[in-house]
This record gives sequence, C-alpha cells and structure tokens, in this order.
Amino acid sequence: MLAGLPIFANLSPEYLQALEEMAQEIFLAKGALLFAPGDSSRGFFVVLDGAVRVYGMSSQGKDITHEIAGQGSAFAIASPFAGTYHCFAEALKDSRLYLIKKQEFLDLVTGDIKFAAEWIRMQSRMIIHLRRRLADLTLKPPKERIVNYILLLAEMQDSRSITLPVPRKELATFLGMTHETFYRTTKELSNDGLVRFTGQTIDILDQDRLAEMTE
Amino acid sequence: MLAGLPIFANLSPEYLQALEEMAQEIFLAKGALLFAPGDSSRGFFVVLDGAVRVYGMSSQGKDITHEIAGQGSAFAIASPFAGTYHCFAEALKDSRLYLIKKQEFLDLVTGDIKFAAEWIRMQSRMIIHLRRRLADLTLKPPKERIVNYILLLAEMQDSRSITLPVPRKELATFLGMTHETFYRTTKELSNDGLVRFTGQTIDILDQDRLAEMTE
DNA sequence: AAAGGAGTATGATTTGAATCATATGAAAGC
DNA sequence: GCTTTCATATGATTCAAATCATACTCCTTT
Repeated sequence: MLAGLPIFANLSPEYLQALEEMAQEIFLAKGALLFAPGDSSRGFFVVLDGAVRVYGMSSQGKDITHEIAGQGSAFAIASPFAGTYHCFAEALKDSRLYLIKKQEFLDLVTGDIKFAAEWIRMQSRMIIHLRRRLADLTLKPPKERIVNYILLLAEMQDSRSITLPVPRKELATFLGMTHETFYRTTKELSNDGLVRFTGQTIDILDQDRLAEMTE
Repeated sequence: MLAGLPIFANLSPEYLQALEEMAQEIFLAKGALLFAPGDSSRGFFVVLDGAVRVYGMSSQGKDITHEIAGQGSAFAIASPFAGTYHCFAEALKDSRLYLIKKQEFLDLVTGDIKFAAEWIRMQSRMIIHLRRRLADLTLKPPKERIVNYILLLAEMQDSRSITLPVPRKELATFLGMTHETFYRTTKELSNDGLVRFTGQTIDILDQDRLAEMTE
C-alpha cells in the first residue's frame, strides 16, 4: 500500500513493510475533524483514499492551509516527536487513511540507522521546502504564487493537463489569498490564453510565457 | 565552544566533541556574503561571535530574513543533505564562525543512531516552528507579529529587558514588513506604555497587556 | 569642527488585495 | 424533479500597509 508514495520514494521495501505493519486503517467522513492543536499525537498519517486539509488558524478566524494531502501524501509526520499536533486536520472528502502509530514508529526510527538517515534526508527536504514557501507567500504577489503553483503541479504530475484532488476553491487559502482574488486572477490568466480551467482540471496552454512570469 | 548552545542542548558531550573536531574556524567581515543560492554546500555554520543574516529574495528585490543568527546560533543546517545552499547569508557585523564540514558531518549523522535520533528531534522542532512562523506571517497583522516576537525573545532570554543582537531595523524584514511600518508600530506600543525602546534594548513594561494582544 | 552615514522617525499618497454584496451554474440530497 | 447547497464568478467599496519623501539624531571618520 505504501510502495510508490513520493514521500517514501527513497525507502527500501523492508522499511515499507515495517511501516505497514504498524499502520492502523482509519475512515473519516467528509467534514470530520481528525485532530486539533494540542491533541496528543497518535502518530502520523498517510492518505490511502480521499483528501485531508491540514491548516492553521488565527485568532480572527482566518486560516492558512498548510497542506492538502491527497491520495498518497503523508501528513503530521513531525508530530510523533513533538508529542502533540499543532494544526487542524479535516477531511475534505470521505477518506481512508493509515495511522502510523507513534510509539512503534519512534522505536523504528530511533533503532535503525539506515531508516533514521533516510528520515533526516526527508526532513531536510521538507525544511527547505517550507523556507521557500515562506518566502513565496511573503514576497510574491498572488498572480505569481498561482503561476508558481500551477507549474509546480505540472512538474510533479509531469503533464500539461493537471487534475486537482479538490475543488479550486481550496487552493486559495493554500496560496495565502481569498477565493475572490484567486478566481479573479485565474480568470485573468485564462483570458490571456495561458491556461484553461475546466472543473477540477487545469490545462497549460503556454508554458513558456507562464515560466517567464516567475523568472 | 559548542557546549551550552541551545540548538545542541540535547546532545551529549561526546557528540559536541565530535562536532568540534570537524569544525573549521571562519572569519567574516561586516557586509561579506557567506553564500548565495546555488552554491554547493560546504557544511553548516555556528556563530561563535558576531551576527549573520540568512535571507531569501524575490525577483523584485524584496527580501525576507529567515534567521538572524546571533552568537550561539546555527544556520544552514539542512544544507549538507540538500547539497547546495538555498538562501543568501551575509555578515551583519565582523563575525567568527565554525563551519561544520559537510562530509564529516554526514558521516557522523548517518553512522551513529543516537546522534541521528537527536538530529531528527531537532529537525522536527524546526519544522513545527517553520509552520507556525508561516501561519503568523500570513495571518497576523504587523502589530501582533511584533508583540509575539518581543514576548518570544523575553521568554528565551528569561528577562523583561531584552538586548537585541542587531539594530532594530533588521527586525522588520524578519517580521515580514517594511522598516517604516515597524518603527510606526513600535512607537504605538511605546506610546501605549507597553514597552520602552532604548537603542538595541527593549524593556517590557506591561507583559500582561502584551500577552492579551496575542491571545 | 565639519562631513558623512547609519539608524530612527513621521508625514503624505498610492495601491493591491480584503471585504462586502450578489449572481449564476452545477451537483447533490430528498 | 425540485430544492438546497456548494462552487464559480464579478462588481463596488474599503482599508491597511507599501511606497515615496523628508528630517532628525547619533556616531564615526576626517
């Protein structure tokens, strides 16, 4: 089940096997809250089916989406070490997850040097990615953030035609803007003949010009 | 030299010893650029004396400070795994650093399970911290970000009177705002009798009311 | 003593994106 | 098949913070 997931790409089969053995299957109905800040960690999660939104919230009720974890993504992977969860996680659809249980996972990672080394590499990538995202959200205007994101998706899916795991609306808070701004800006891109939006599909019409916009 | 640094707080003396042995002393003049995005990693750094600013830059020349690494801070710690640096680093003062050399460090971390486990814990804390910072910069207004930061410093230094390692000006881009906004807002706080600024010193006059402002 | 520069400070103006308000289309539930 | 809800869409208005402009105060340097 875990084989082929990007996050575990560099993990050898024996470890996938070990992780699988400590996994517990969990079902979540659409809209269900999986955890909230302060809840003590039961472990981290892998999405087998469906989609989960991981997000933080400010005092004024505004929210930022940290991750939209679709099929094959893991989330809350730092929580076993922290002891508690620090965000909200909520199912965007009916979902099926693996819970990789905290203690078993900690035993594995602190007991096996090869596994630990892989985990460190993965965390390093994550840290660099977070730094980059931080800079983007703080410095770049909405339009560039959207273009960035589309190009990133295209690269990851290796295709000009991208299928979103969730309605477009959900992307707005991930990209740090309101849905109004998101719709307006995507409309612009579409008017300029750069992309086409059809339901939850994005077609890239002019990759070169898009790439220019982000340097 | 490395003993007592917060980042290595949980590391036992033998590892500090090992790190120290793979360290190379480096001197930087004020204003000198230590590395830029794309440079291949020589390792990570520890500030023995002085201050280094780690920052990212957008195409339009705007910048965000990721870290102001003062005495005792480490930075670029994920770079040995990434292979290259992903930010700029520049000395804010004449500085003395340790370079913890890449290959030696990688050998240690991938060869010793106890060290690896500690490193994973440290990275986990860093990931959670970055998430939190991301949410704060995206969701909270400038005033709250400043108050947050002052309270954080006070907690870290365990004192009502905080000494900054750098001029106040430098804090603005760390908190994701212009220096004009920073000065204006701090003036407000000072007019309201919450804090007092004297050169590079901040005195907290009313901790309770400050704490209220951030919930 | 004068000159330059960095840090601190404030006023005036602009602007980009949030907010508020509504409307249409599409899909899901009854 | 009808109603309700959710996603998409767009106009009007507001507002907070960036930008632009200027000045003052220390400190160094000469």
